[in-house]
Amino acid sequence: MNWDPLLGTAISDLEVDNNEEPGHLWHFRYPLSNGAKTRDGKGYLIVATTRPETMLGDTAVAVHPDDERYADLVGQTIMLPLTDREIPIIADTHVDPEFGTGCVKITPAHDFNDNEIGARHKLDVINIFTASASINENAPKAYQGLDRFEARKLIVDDLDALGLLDAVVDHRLMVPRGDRSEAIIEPWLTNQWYVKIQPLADPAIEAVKNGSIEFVPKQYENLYFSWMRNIEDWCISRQLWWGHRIPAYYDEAGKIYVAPSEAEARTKYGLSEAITLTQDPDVLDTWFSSSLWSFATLGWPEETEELSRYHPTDVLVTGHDIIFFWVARMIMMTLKFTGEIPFKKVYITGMVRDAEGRKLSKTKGNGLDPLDLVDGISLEDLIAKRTTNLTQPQMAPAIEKAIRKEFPDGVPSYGTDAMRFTYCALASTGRDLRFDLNRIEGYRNFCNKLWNAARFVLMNCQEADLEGEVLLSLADRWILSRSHHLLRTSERAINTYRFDLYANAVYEFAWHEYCDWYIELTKPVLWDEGADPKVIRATQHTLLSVLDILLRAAHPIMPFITETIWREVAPLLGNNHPTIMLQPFPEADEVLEDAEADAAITWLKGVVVGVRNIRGEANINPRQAVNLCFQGGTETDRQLSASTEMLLKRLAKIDDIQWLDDDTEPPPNALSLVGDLKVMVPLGGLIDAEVERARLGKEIDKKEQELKRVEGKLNNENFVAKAPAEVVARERKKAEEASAALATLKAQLDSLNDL
RNA sequence: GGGUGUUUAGCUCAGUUGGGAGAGCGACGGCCUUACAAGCCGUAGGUCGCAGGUUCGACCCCUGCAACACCCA
Repeated sequence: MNWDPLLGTAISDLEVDNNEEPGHLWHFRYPLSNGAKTRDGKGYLIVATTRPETMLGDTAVAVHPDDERYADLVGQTIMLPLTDREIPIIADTHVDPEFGTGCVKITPAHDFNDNEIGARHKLDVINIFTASASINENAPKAYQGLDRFEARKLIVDDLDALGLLDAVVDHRLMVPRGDRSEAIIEPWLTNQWYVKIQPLADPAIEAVKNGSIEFVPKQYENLYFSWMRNIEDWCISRQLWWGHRIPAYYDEAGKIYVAPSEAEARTKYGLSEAITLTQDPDVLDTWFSSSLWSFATLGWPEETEELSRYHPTDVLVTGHDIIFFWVARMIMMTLKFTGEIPFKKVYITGMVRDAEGRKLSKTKGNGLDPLDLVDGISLEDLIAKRTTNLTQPQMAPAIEKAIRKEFPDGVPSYGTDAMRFTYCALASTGRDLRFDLNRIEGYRNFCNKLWNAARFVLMNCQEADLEGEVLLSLADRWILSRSHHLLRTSERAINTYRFDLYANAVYEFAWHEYCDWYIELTKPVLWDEGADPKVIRATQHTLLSVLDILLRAAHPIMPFITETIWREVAPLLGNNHPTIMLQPFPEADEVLEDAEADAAITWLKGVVVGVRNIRGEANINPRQAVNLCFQGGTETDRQLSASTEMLLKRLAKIDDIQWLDDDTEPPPNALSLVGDLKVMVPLGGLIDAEVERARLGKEIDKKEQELKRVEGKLNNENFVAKAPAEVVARERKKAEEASAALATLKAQLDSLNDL
C-alpha cells in the first residue's frame, strides 16, 4: 500500500498526488553469474532506475519474452552488486523492450508493478525500509539506518567505485506525494484493513445511471462513472491518533474478532473473560467515517424519526475534487446500509481561483478568506496572514511581493451581502470561478444602489395613506409586469441551478428597471401637487409592493440589506411580521403580465433614449430644456404621446411637445426615429448642424448595413423557399422598416446640407 | 498515452430547442439634475481559437487541428 513515511501512516490511492518532477535515470551494470555473456559479448546487463536505493531489495531482472537480445539469458542469474544475492533473469510481457536497455530491475517490496510481476513469478519479497523510510536490517550493514536519500547517494557512489555505474541521464518522472505531508510516498508492505469495493460500487453506479441520483452539471456523471468503473479496493486503516478506532480485536494468538465493542465481540464470538483481547490501535480513514454521514447523523442504526423524515435528502452541494473522496463513497455506503440513496442531486460548484486563475493554496499564499472580503483587511495584516504557517517558508518574500502588487491598499470592506451576491453571480457552469475584486466592488455598489432606492421609496411613502381607491398608471402596470418577468426568470434559473442567471435577473431588474426607469417615472406623479390622489396612492402602493417583491426575491443572496429595508417597508403594506426570513419567496403569480403597459413604456423609453442621444452627442447641458416635435407615426403613437406626455417631459427634460401634420415643413432639427415616428429637436441655436450631420451619418451607416444584410437574405431564393414563413415575414418587415428609416434619415441629411 | 472541459469586447464572463452578438468592470465625452458621484446621461470597441462540413441560414450541430486547464495512467 501507499505509505507516508513522514506522517507514519498508510493512505489510500486518492490521497496520493502524482506529479511529474525532474530527476535522473541511473544505468547500472548487473554482472551475469557463471561467466555468461550477452549476445554482444558483455558480462553484464544494464538496468535503468530512477530509485537506486531500491536495488538493495531487487529479487530479479526482467526482460520481455520476445526480446531476442536476451532470449538465451532468461533462466540464468545475476550477482546483485553490494549484496551477496544471486537473482534470476525472468521474462515478463510487462517489460517495455523499447525503454532503456529493455532490462528492468524488479523490487517486489517497493514498487506496485514489480509486486505484481513478483507475484506472477513467485519471487522473494524483501522489504528494505523502516516505517520512516530508512534502510532496515534486511540490507547490508553498510547501509542500515541511512535515510532513503542518503542511501541513494552512497549506493550510487559505491557502484561507481566498482565500475558498475554505466550512465546518469536527466529524466522527468512521476513522483507520488502525500496530499497532506507532500512527502514522497513509499509503496510498502504492511497489514492494513481494506474495503472490498466492487460489491459496493456496482449499485452505486446503477443509482446514477438510472437517474435516481443526478449530478448538476450533468457532465460530472462521466467523471463519476470513469472512476467507479476502475475502482480499486480501499485501504481504510490509518496510523493516526485522530479518527474512529477500528473495531477489530485480537486475541493473544492474533486471531481477529470484529464487532462494535469488545463486549459485543465476546458475545458474538463466545469468548470468555479469560481471553485477553486487544483492540487494533489504528483508526479509520476520516473519509470512511464521512461516508456514513448522510444517515449516521440522523441516528442510524436506530429507526429514528429524523431518519425516516429527512433521508434521503434533496441536494448535496460540493466541489468536483470531492466527488471521489466523499460523494461516491457516501453513495456506496448509504446504499449498503440503508438501502436508500443519500440524496437526489449533487450540485457541483466551481472551484474558486485567484485573479490570475491559480488554485488557492497555502503554499502560494493566495488564499481568499471570505471574512477579509466582508470586513476588509489591511495590507500588513494580509501579508502576515498569508505568510504564516507556510509549508515552504522560503516562499514568504515572493508571496509578500505578489500581495503588495495585487493589493497595494489591502482589501476594503465589502460587506456580507456583496460577498454572497458575488459568489452567486459567479456560479455559472464553468469549472473555475476566477475571483476578481472588481466584481465584488460592482456588487457592493449594487447593494448601495438598493439601499438608496429604498430610501427614496420610504421618503415618499412613509406619510402615505394607502387606504382608499387606486388608479394604476401605465408605469405602475409596467413595473408590475416586469416584476412578473423577474420572478419567472428567477424561478427558471433557480430550478436549473443557474444561480448566476438568478443573481443577474435580480441585478438587472433592480437597477435597470426599478431604479433607472420606474422610480424616475414616479417622480412626476409624486411631485405634482395637483395629481389625482387615486393615482398618487397607486404609485406609492406600487413602489412599496414591487420593492417588497424585489426584497423577497433578493433575500437569499443579500440577506442583511434586504432584511433591514424590509422591516421598514412591510409595515407600510400592512404586514407586521417581524422578519423577511419567514416570508414566502415571491411567486410569479403574485403579479400579472401586462402587454399593453409593456408596449407603452417600451415606446416611451424609445423616445426618451432618442432625445437623450441627441442631447448627449450635441453636448446639450442636461439642465437645458428643449422643445420636441413629432411627425409621422401612427394613431398609436399619438395616443401614447398623449398618455405619457407628462412623463416624457420630465425624463427627457422637454419644455413643449408639438405634433406636426405630415405635410408641414419641420424647422431645422436633430432627428431620431422611433418606428415611423419622427422625433425632432429643433436646432434653435442649441445644436451645431455639423455635429448633427455626423450623428446622422453614423445612423445611416448602421441602417445601410442592416438593410444590406437583410436584403442579402431575401434575395436568396433558397432562403425564401425553405425558411419558415414567419422567419421570412420577419425579415421582410425588417427590410421595409430599415429602408423607410433610411429614406427618412437621408432626407434629413439633405435638409441639413441645404442649411 | 486515455478522458473531460475551456477558447465570445482591453479584463471577468453570459448567450436555454440554429434565424437581429450581450452584461459587469475598464476606456472616452458630458453632468454635483431635490434616493444614490459607490451616482446619472451618452459613446466607442468583437473575422465568437483555426480549418473544413451539414444547412436557405452556424457562436450554437458534425469532423479535424491548435492552445490552455483539470482528471486518470
